[in-house]
Parts: sequence; C-alpha cells; structure tokens
Amino acid sequence: MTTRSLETKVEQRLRRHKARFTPGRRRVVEALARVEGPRSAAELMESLGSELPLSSLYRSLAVLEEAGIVTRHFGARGVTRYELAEWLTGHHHHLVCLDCGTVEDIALPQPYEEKVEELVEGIGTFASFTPLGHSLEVEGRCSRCA
Amino acid sequence: MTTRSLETKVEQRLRRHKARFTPGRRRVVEALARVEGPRSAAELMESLGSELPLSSLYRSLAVLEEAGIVTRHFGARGVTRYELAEWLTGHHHHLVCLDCGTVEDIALPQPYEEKVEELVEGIGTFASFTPLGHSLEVEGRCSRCA
DNA sequence: TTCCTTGCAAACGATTTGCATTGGA
DNA sequence: TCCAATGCAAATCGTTTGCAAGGAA
Repeated sequence: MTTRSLETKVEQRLRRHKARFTPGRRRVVEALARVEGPRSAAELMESLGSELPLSSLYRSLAVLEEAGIVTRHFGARGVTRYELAEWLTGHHHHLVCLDCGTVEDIALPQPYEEKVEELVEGIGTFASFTPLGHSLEVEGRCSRCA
Repeated sequence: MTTRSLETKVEQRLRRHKARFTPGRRRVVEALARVEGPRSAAELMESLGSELPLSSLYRSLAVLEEAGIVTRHFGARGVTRYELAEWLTGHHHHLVCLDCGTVEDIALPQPYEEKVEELVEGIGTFASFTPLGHSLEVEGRCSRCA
C-alpha cells in the first residue's frame, strides 16, 4: 500500500470518529507504517526522532486504537506493542524471538492460513465458545540470534 | 493429575533448583492448580483468601517461574497471567473472551494439534526463523458473554 | 551459623490523567 | 467562538527491590 492511500484511509477513518488527522498523529502513523511488526511506545519514540512528548504519543495511540487504526499487542516480556490494524496491512501472525524479544510479522501462505482458519472454526464445534479471530505466535530464534 | 503427584513433582523440581517448597509457595501452586487457565496476580490473591502479601505472591511466582513450574502469559488487556507449566498440565491453547477478558485453557484434539505443529514447522522452511514453540490464542466470545 | 524466605515499605517503569494553553474549523 | 488537541507535571497501576527479621538445614 502506498503512503498516500494509507493516509487517505486513516484520515477518513479518523474523520468518521470525529477526530482530526493532526501532524502528531500523522507522524505516529508514518512511524508505524515504516516498520515491520508491532513496536513499543519506547521504540516508536526512537522512530519519531524523540520530538514528541511521551504523553502525546500515548494519546495519539489511544485515539488511533479507538478508531480501529492501530491494535495493541501485549507480547513477550510484558511490553505493550502497537501496530497498524489488519484492515490496513493484511492479516498476519508473529514470530517472537525468545532471545532478543523482537517480534516480526509473517503472512502465512494462503493454504497455511486456510488450515489455521479451519482449525479455529473447528474449535467452536467442541467448545462452548464463538471464535471471532485468532492470533498465532510462533516462538523461536530469529536469524540474528541463531 | 492428583494433587499429591503434582505436589511431589513441584517439590522435586524446586529442590533441584535449591529452593524450598514452603507453605506460601504451596498455597500459590494449589491456587494455580484449582483454576482452569492463566490468572493474574490480583485474581490469585482472591483465590488465596488474600492472606498473602502481594510482594510474597510475586516472589513465589518468580521462584516458581525460575524453576520452570509456572509460565507467564502477557495476554489480553496487558495483564500478566500465570499458570502451571505445560509439563505439569499438558500442552494447550487459550480461548480469550473479547468481552470479559477471561482466558480459558483448551487442549486441541490430537489431529488438530498435529496440524498446528506441522504448520509451525513449515514456517521454518520459508522464514529465516527457528520455531521452538507456539501459542495459538483464539479470540471470541465465551459462553457467559454470548 | 548460614542462607533461604518473608513482610513491610519504598522504589520503579510504563502508562494515564488534570489542567491550563494552543490552534483549527 | 468553541471544542479538539497538546504539553507539562503529577498521579496511578502493576510489579520489583532493599532491608531487617524469622526459620529451616
């Protein structure tokens, strides 16, 4: 997706939520779009050149989450990480490195993803639970730590 | 698993880690054994009748985790939850209710679990990542919230 | 005695909030 | 003008730690 079309979508979505696409929020979205996978607030500060007050970053993230533009992940080591929602980036899963704690996105090849979906659907048939989504985290060692 | 055999295993494991199976730690293990699924420190306090200082609970959990008896999950809503390790309770996945935030364990029927494992193995073949484990969280609505 | 364990209170890090100010529509 | 958005500092939440006292080996 181009930066342009991403920003258009984000802007429309924000407008529907009666929120503005301010420069601060734009910078946060851009920072999120630049990286592969969820990032913590501290990591985003780096990406932002640190010119943004922490509280503003958190407030931007809260508004963006409220509008369904970013999702939060409470991943390894208790760190909260943020990333653009799947309707903007596509459905994917996470590779979590047990050594360094980094998280990378991975989109499963279609036949794999289908298997996961079948499986999740199946769970509804033998548990009294209505599956609405799923998140598969693969834990292991990334190439840098191998 | 009987309470007795569980406690024997835990005691042996603690001893190997040069830690004692003290009354406080025993109560924490019992509380974890009584419930289905991971619980937060606050939830465990309830389960414990609240007679244990919070810091002691955390210290017990830290020792038990160090010894490989409990595992931590950083799940829905940023709450850290603790549960007995899989070598004590068996491999399982989690059903996360998007409404009330509770997390329940679910053991997949063998053929399902095999599919997940194949799939995770497969990921190693097209990503430069060595899979060591996996965690599938199914998000949806539990029977109480349906 | 020696070291592990505990309780209490203080410290900590990440995140959130109150309040006054700024800036768009 | 009016309300959303911001910056700063203070508050809050869950969790961790320092230290002195208690207990088992």
